[in-house]
Amino acid sequence: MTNAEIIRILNDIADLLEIKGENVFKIRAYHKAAHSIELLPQQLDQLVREERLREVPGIGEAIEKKITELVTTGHLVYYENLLAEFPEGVCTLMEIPGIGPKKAVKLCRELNIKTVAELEAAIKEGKVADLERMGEKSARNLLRQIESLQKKKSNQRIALGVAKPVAEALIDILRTRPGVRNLTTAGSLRRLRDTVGDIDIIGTADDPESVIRFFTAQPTVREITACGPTKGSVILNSGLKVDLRLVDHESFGSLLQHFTGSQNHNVKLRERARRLGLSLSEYGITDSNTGKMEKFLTEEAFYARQGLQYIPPEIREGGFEIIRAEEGTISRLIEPSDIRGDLHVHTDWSDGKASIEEMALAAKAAGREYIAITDHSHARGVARGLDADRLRAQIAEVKAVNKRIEGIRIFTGMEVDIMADGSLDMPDEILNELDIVIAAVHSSLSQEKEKITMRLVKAASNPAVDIIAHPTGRLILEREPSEIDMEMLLNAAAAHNTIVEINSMPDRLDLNDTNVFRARELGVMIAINTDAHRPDHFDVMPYGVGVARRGWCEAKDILNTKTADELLGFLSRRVAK
DNA sequence: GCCGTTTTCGGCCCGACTGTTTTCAGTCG
Repeated sequence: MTNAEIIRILNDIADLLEIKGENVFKIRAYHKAAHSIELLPQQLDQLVREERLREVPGIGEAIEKKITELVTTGHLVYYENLLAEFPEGVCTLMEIPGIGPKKAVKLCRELNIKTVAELEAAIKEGKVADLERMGEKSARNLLRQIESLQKKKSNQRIALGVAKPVAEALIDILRTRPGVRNLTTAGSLRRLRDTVGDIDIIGTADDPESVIRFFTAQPTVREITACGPTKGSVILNSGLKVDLRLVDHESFGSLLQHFTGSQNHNVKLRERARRLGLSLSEYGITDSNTGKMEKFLTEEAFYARQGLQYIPPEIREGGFEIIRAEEGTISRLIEPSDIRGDLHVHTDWSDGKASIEEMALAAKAAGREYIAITDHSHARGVARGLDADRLRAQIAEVKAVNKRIEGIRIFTGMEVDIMADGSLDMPDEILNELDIVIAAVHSSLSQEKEKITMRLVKAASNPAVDIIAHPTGRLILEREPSEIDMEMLLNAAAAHNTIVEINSMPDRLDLNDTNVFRARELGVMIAINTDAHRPDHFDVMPYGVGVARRGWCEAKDILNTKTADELLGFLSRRVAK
């Protein structure tokens, strides 16, 4: 049983308990436990075997027993009994925005509705509007939600790389209003999660209400879902959901903190503050004894008032960041400006769109001190992959370009295919002529777990290979990651001093944050590469750096923060060992 | 159901907006 399945069951249990009208704190305990597991780099079955479940925050005696039962028997009697208590469709109804546990159970009990289709019919017959504390407007809203749910999964997340430019364009428009300041993104967008549920924009204004009205009146707005004096929520024509929240200028620090989240980070922060006699909100910090509120212009001051070190947004996920901030032991995380080189670059020798020289000059303009040219190997037929002869010709060309241009150093390299049996698509002796060798899987991505894991482990154990690129092969929201035993791959990488890649392309971001965290724990060196196929692709580097920051990486954990000479020294020592 | 440098019992984050109500429940983040 996977972590994801157990997370789903724990959240289901929470929903069912909520429908049942159980103690809200019991419900939250299940959600909390599920969230803790989301942050967990290890598999639960391993923790069960080692009897270490109780070390996970939020897992106590009862939930430990339930997880153990799930892992060892594959099912959970408590959960099955709970499910049997309610008509099947209740949980489905709760997936409709605007329907929580109370309405779901009301619809079920009073109108015998079990499916979305039955709900739709009941609304059209006017039965729903007649229910207590419901009305025409509520019923119409539900119908709209159902329609948009059927058109497209409206609760679907969107890729960070899609959301970011949209948010920035909106901010530019809002900035033209008089009396508006401090506009910025917040939420998961600011925390640089690989996908975001919606776009959060916050700021301060002399007259927030007029700016909110201006925002909701934009021509790109399809639908207004909420509009009050400090907050507006809309759905754009493109289907993206956007929230705008504005307060007065003096409260900006606490507002930014509040809306950056995460939800779980804020809950933990507020629980701690409460123990100190403080109450936190987006408006400031209130002393519980005096009732006096203090406002904060910056997040730094907001955290400092609670005796905490500043916590970078990327690690505010409600894990142990608050404890570490208490101790003052959060190190300086890597920043985009620490990156010196890029070790994964394609050219028109394979499926890239520009020449070696054009790519090198673009990299230089982007501030890189060196790049490695790593075109595909022969097996990537569609990508015009290089055979041994063309690779040798390319090596000569790289050397020629190196002489011709100044201010950037070009390394020879290749992104060699890992074949279905784990062998490489190029003899080792030819690969050994290169400065840097990346190995990657591009075919048979859906092999079963053991097979694809062994394939990658074999490649990572090959002394000819320096870097394993985009290890899981996922394409965000398009292709699921391969079923790799990441723990095993990372252990192999650690044993052979092989480097793992964070691929910065916003549709890959592979490794992801939790895997990066685990790699760093195991002492595996990490490279952040763009996988550039065009000159403008060098701009995606900050996305990869964001993933590294979410994995708590410092500059020293990242290979390409080294100078070119340090890099070569590191690689030669790596092979010698 | 979890948890503790106030506590092993008695707490558990905080506020906005909507739609239905004449003071608030429900939902959301």
